[in-house]
Amino acid sequence: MKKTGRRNSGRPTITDVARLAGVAAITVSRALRDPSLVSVELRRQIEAAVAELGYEPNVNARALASSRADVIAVLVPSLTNIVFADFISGVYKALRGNPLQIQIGNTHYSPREEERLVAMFLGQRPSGLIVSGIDQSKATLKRLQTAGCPVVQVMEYADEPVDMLVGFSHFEGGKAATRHLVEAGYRRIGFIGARMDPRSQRRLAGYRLALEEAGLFDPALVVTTPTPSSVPLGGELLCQAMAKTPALDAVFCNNDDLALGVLFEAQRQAIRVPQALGICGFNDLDLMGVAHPRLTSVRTPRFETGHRAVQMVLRRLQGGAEEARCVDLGFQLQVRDSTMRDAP
Amino acid sequence: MKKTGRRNSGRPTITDVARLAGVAAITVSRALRDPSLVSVELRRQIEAAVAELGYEPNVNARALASSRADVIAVLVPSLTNIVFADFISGVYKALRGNPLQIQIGNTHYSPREEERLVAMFLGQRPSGLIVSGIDQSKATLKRLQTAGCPVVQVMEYADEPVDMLVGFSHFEGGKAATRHLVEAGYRRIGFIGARMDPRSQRRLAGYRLALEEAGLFDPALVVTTPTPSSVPLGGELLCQAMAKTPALDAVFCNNDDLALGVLFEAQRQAIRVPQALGICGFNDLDLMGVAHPRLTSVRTPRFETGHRAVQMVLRRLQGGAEEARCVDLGFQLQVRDSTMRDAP
DNA sequence: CGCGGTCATGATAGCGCTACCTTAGTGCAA
DNA sequence: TTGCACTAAGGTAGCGCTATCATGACCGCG
Repeated sequence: MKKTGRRNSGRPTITDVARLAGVAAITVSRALRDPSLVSVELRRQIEAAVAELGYEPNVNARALASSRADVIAVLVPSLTNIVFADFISGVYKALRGNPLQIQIGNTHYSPREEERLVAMFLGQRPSGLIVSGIDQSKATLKRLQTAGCPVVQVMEYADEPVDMLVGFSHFEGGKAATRHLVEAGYRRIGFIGARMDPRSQRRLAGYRLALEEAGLFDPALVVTTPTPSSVPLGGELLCQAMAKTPALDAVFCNNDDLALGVLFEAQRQAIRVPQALGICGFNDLDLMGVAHPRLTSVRTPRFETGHRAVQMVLRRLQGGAEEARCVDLGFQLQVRDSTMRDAP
Repeated sequence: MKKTGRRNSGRPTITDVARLAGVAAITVSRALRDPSLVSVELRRQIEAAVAELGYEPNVNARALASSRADVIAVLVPSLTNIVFADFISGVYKALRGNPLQIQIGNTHYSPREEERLVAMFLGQRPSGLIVSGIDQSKATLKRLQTAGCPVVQVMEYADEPVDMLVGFSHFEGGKAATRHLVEAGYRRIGFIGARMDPRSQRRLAGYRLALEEAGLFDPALVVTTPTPSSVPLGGELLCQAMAKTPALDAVFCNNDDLALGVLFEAQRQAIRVPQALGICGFNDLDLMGVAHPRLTSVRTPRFETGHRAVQMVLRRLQGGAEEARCVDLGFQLQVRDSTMRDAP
């Protein structure tokens, strides 16, 4: 008996449910969002009507009317990079059982794309926003500051986040890995890096500092490329590094893909690992612990970061006690065969 | 001078732009969605007003009014599985420069979760829906049939899709890999599989048929687990398989992670690959071509599948000529060192 | 010079939901 | 009994945008 609305979508609306249950639309709305606001009797009638009609709320109408979408927007620079996939797993885990949805945006490592996505996502008035890194453009930062929702920067550590932050220090990670190589007795320690996004740059800076402290730094030891990282690329970069520095006796790889490629290439050239070449990766994917030889790496809290970031958003939404705005989850150097030069 | 709307969000609306540009709201709407409908002069005024106010359209209001969201929903069972990450890369690539957004849903390999997500996404009236696989629940299939938007099932091949389909045959892939192992001279060929989702099951079926044809099938050769796949797991499953069948002389691995784990474990046990143990993976990640020894695998069109699926949706939306509803992108057996038993 | 046809623009009325305010009913102290 | 606080439910008016129809200007043509 509705107004034959020429435009209506054919799908049952909250009004249809209300009519069937013999209540007002607003009561249905309340029953769906917070059942405690509605008497048990009506609640049951409404639930029955919802089931009978197969009613599904229109999220767009809901978001428009309440100017609040039940969505947490998550911006990552890449989805093929397992680091961010693991991070997103943590996000999903923390959100399980929660009616909030996840909206993933892929910036492809482009600040401009990031700016566009932040503008677009904030236009949807999400319940929370999680962005990767701390190197947003000025325009993006301005938008984040006036986001009107909790904002978490992740996968880095810094003292002055836009709002909240959870991650670890890539600089310290790079430094720790490199110091370990120095202590293991290596002297011509190369750096192999791909893509060289801001996080890679900070790992490189940590590497550099550690080598300078030991009086071992030499620019010729650093081989980088803007190309995205991959296992084959690790082998290629090792060849380049050895061409530049034949005496190379160890490499700190920007990530585990490269480290694995380095290992394969070393095996191909019959270079003995760890005796003639030490290899250290970054992230500590689970394959590092079972490679042959087992590969040293820096374990990073990817999953935990996603999990914690969501928890921080949720706590803020629930108006709970303010916890620390900056959380450093740290990292852990996993020393394995590939850098145990003096092992039996 | 607006009605002091106590509820308005504070953000500029299309009405604000219209007032500043001295036109009606509907004209702004037209200028934004299809500039050719508006005279050059007004268009310029409107663009100026948009820029001055920093106007950003409200996607919820737009979706509500037009009952059509500018979104393509993509459902995958996992994001950490590189196969689906590559697939999504293809989706992004095909959508570059297009105003359509991507909405990713993660089913975690659960038909129930898939059902929930399909219902939710369709409630947003997306412009298209891409779902992984062909093993949806009855309820999900019903919803897909009445989706009201183009639907593409991906990563499998079948004759009767809900709407459109693009992928390849996992059964044929498994068969081809196994036949190759037989032809290479292996006789006790094991199957190692993790997770055992429907696609894995079909690869296993292909393996079984190939071995039966050769008179070599033996249930004791098959080792599977519901556990998610990983590199370490590959090594563990190899150990299990060798315990069950000491004479094992080759393994077809359900995917490349397992194959890599098998290789590492073989190296650890000093089992010579490919002479004493042949290894064949599935998917052909780029590391397979550089491992030492190089690993044989079945190359699958992951990126291409994502790309093509989006193209199919777009073509349908543009009302273009109907192309094939089922597209088989095939696969390619990449024979490498790890199965070249009789190589010099 | 008036007629139908095209084109650019505008006015109006929703899309489906919820914020906000009002109304009716209940219990209880004065 | 009156008055007041409190709860459950409903009425109304938007949220910001677009579908649809209406309007008026302009055009060519018999």
